[in-house]
Amino acid sequence: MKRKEKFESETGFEGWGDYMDAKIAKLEDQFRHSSASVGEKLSNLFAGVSIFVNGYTNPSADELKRIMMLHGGVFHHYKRPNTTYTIASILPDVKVRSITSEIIISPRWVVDSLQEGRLLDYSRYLLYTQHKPSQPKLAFAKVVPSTSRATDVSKPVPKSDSDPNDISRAECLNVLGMLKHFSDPVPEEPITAVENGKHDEEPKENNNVTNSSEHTMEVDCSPPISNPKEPSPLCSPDVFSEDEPSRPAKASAQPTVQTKTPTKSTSSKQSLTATDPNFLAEFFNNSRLHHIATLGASFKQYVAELREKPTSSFPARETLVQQLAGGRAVQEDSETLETHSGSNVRHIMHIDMDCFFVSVGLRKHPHLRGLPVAVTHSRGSEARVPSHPGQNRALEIELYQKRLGERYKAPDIPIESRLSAIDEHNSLSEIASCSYEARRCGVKNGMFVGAALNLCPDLKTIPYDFDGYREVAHQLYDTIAQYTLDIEAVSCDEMFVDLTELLQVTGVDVMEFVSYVRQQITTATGGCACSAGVGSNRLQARMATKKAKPNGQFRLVPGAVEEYMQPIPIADLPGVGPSTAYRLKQMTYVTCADLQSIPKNVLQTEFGKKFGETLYNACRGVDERPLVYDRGRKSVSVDVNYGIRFRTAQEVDRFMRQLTEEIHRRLVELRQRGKLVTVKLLVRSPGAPIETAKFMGHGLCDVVTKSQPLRQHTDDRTVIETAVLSLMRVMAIEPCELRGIGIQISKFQGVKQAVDNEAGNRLRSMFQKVEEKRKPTVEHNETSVPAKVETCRTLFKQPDDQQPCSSRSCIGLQQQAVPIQMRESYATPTKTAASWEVGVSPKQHTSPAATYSPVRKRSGVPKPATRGRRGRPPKLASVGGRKEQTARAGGGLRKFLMSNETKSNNSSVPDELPAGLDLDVLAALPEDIREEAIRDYRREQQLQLSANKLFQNRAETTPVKSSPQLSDSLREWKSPATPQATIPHADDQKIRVDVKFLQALPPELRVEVEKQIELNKDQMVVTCSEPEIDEPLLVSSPEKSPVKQQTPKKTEPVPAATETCKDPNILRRNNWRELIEEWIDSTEQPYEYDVGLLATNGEELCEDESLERLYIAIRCLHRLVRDRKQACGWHRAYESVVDPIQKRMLVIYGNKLAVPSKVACELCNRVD
DNA sequence: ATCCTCCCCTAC
DNA sequence: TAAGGTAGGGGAGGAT
Ligand SMILES: Nc1ccn([C@H]2C[C@H](O)[C@@H](COP(=O)(O)OP(=O)(O)OP(=O)(O)O)O2)c(=O)n1
Ligand SMILES: [Mg+2]
Ligand SMILES: [Mg+2]
Repeated sequence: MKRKEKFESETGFEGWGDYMDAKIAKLEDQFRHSSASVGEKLSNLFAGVSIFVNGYTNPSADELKRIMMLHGGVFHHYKRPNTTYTIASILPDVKVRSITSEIIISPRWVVDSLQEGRLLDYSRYLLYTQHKPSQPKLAFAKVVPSTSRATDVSKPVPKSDSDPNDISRAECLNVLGMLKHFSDPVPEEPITAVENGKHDEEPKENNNVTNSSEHTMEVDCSPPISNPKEPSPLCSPDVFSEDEPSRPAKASAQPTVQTKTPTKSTSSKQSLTATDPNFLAEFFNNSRLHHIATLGASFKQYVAELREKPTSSFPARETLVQQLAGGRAVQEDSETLETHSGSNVRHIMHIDMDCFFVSVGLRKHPHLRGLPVAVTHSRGSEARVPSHPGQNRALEIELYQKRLGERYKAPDIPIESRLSAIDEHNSLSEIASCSYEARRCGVKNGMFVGAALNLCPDLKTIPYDFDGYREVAHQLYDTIAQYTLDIEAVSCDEMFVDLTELLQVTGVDVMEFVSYVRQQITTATGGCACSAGVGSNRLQARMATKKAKPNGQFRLVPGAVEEYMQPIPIADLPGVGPSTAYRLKQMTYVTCADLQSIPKNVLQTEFGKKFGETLYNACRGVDERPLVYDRGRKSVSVDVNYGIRFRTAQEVDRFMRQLTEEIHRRLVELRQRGKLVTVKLLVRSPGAPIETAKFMGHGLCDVVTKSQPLRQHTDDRTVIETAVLSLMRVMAIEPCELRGIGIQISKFQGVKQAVDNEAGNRLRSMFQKVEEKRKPTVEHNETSVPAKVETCRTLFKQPDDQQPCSSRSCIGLQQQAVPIQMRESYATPTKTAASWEVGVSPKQHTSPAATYSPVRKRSGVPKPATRGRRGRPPKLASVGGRKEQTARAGGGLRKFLMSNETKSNNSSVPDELPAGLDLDVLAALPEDIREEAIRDYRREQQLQLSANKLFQNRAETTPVKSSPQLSDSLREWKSPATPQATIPHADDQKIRVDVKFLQALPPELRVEVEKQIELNKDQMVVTCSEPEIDEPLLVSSPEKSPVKQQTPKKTEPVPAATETCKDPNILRRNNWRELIEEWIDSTEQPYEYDVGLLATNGEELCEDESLERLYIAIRCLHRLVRDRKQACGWHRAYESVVDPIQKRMLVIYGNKLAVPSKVACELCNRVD
């Protein structure tokens, strides 16, 4: 069914895995767009058919919904008894077991039927065969209520560990998640204390929902009596629309209610790693973080849509007034007076579900109420899990600790006690949410099951219920939305609500409303408790909620705020995470009172202008930020940092395409176009175990990001894909070292970036002062260069814990025994990293593009500042950088001109040195080392992409045409890593375009070229120069190409200075040197057009009087070309470049540049 | 002063 | 075994 029909265009897009053909995607787009405008129907194809989409699918639920709507079908937001088909990619096998009547089919059925124009037999699309005996095992017991091993660690475990020094870090740094749950700087208040204090300042709580017990609404049955459902404005056209008046929702009501365990695939075995075609779908279906992120985003959108509706009346308010304000229609008491008196004091409510996942889960596991419960993938309460081979938890933890210590300059950060689960049989599955009973033992959200069981051996686990979360969240939002739409969605279980208008209009008392609405929520959700806080700004509201939990409410009265804040631990402030808390703690600041005593400018000096001010305000309960009801999106991204295990570049490539497809889908769904593509990779840290402690996790990683600006905003999948693939090529990470991959698209059309308004945002000088104090080893004085070199050398040979070093390299350094090999293990086999690191001055990192290389200069550089400060880790700025030097040298133009017999190339011409080398450092080095350093540096400068820039440039001036001339150039101009030969093809009448070439093109240009080729496909054909494939490929199906992203390169490519690709004159770009180097390295023989282009660019510099740059560039060119012995084509090219430039020089200045007019080469002469 | 890139931090 | 996503705020430091 991959015949393309009805919709013209491309050919040969083959699907891979379960993924949709690109062609079909396009088709989808059309529907999407056409439907966007009106709800008109295109056909009745799906008349009588209703579908429910379960979990992640491709096409997405949203797309399927549109298709159904446009073609006469019905989309069910929740599964109903009369739902015709359930659509899923991955099937929870619990379902298979429990549902007999349900027909579960692949989303492809919809797409294919649409294509065929008729309803296809669904039997071929069944995700499972009902009667297959082998199928889904009923094996595991449902909830595993069971037998906890109460025996072993018997301790009830009193409160959490109280290692005040614990700190934690998120992300990849957080190897075992150990420090994720850093302890509070101040002992937590016993939860029990909260219970009756809940309504402290709100004695008049006449609310129905008392805070006293969580069991209050545990009546998990009996459908909501006064279900607030169906508020008028609630039917959104889009995501949530769907009538759906009745909500079964009762676990008891649906006997078969699947425990909806999003686990395990069905038809086939599980997808363990990203190489599995079904991995992405399966991963997303099981990823709680994916679900909450996605859900959160959709509720933000939901609110925005509700607000956009013209008709926003709130009939429910009348009932509210009747029930609450019955006695006092007119409010006169002082409380409400402040509301009425037009003072600008607002009533902000923050409301958040209590242990959300648990509350939802308990609806189906009512017997566990009142017990310590956690939601996790880990089945069974047994602590022991099989230990997979190769993991080394102790090592991972040790490395992690080391890194933390380096980052925070605190060698002795203790291991978090709670993390003690070093035992390789302790489960590292994360707890998404735990009940308050469990929290009493010290268990926290995000903690590992193993660690939690240590704290709370009786902990019961229940599985995820992602459908339930969506459902309950929906009920939460709908309930609130009955009363006001002044809602800022925070996440699926949480929002801010500005009650000011509501209270004003209804005259209802704040806290009465809060209890009323909380009760409604609890009822509507079938017994899920929530807590709410009220204050005059969002911060206060949040703090009040914290106080109110669980199942309570609290109001922070304006007058008492500052005082109220004082005993609050700083770490409890929103925006203060583990890193900030740790740093403050190191400064002896723990409570808000402590913080209140610090002058604002001190905080700003230490934490940055903005964040310093935020802290200053926050500890006083001050928060100026208004609620934002609809903040537009600024970026989209897709990340997978789990299950990433590749062996070959092809596998990587393939996965990247899947990710690209996914992000493209999301981008289109947003109806946005982006201008910046960023790829983020997690790379196994040197020394970290290959097998991570967490099964299929990412372990200790280094992060590499690189972005590619596009020339214009795009939502074109091929453009994105090309950018992504080229970024991958540039980063050139060994496939087997990858542990995580992410793609982000940003710089949306019409979205302006935030701009620093005030000057003086930079506090650099202050920081530098601080930092200088902190690192006595580092010299900032040029005169100390030799000493510096010595220091570096010593550092490398004999690592010293005292030595500052960058976190990235530290591990490498510590692995003293095998430092070089370790580091070379990436992509720099021959590199003598040592000499580099020895010889290079820190300040060298001129290239902002210098992104990642474990061996890179950045690595060996003594590390400057303490990490933990936000922002990029400061580089060491050695005084008198290259920039100044060249600037100085450029003082007099005359010096570049031909005197009479100049042209001595031999003198140590500083100008020939690559930018970024510290001349003084080099000068201080022995000759051989210097050579080596320069060579290494140059090698790093070899940029895969850069040569493309030459083309990009051309595209601006010369639209691509399918002329023979062009094709010649295409053939000639090889992508860097491409082997020489072009494979001959049967169809040799046609002009051949190597796929590799296409891939190397900048995205927009590539698309242009492809279009042209497509238009002229009679004369042109795309070929692939890879040995294993020699059949012609159709132009429009680059995806089909099995071409590797690149042959493993010897040299370590330096990330392109892709950021500077605007100037059409490449010589004016910052990365001109890289461009030229790459260009020269990329091929045996330059393309004439490029030569001419360069000459023209050079002439332009003449006219601009940019003689300094021109001079350096030509010397550089000469050197590079000269080094390409035998490559006489290049030698001649040099002449072709220099000659016209010199002519122009004579015309303009009456003199020539002091550069060689040709390359001395015997071979050239002979050939001549 | 402003932009850009890469990075860090936080939240759910 | 395990499912470590996603978006936004913001800082450092280089280029212009
Ligand atoms: N590390 C985390 C934190 C949260 N969540 C999910 C599960 C939570 O139930 C939900 C909401 O997060 P909250 O911070 O609101 O935490 P809870 O609702 O679980 O508890 P609380 O009562 O403190 O709000 O997000 C998660 O998966 N992993
Ligand atoms: Mg919550
Ligand atoms: Mg929450």
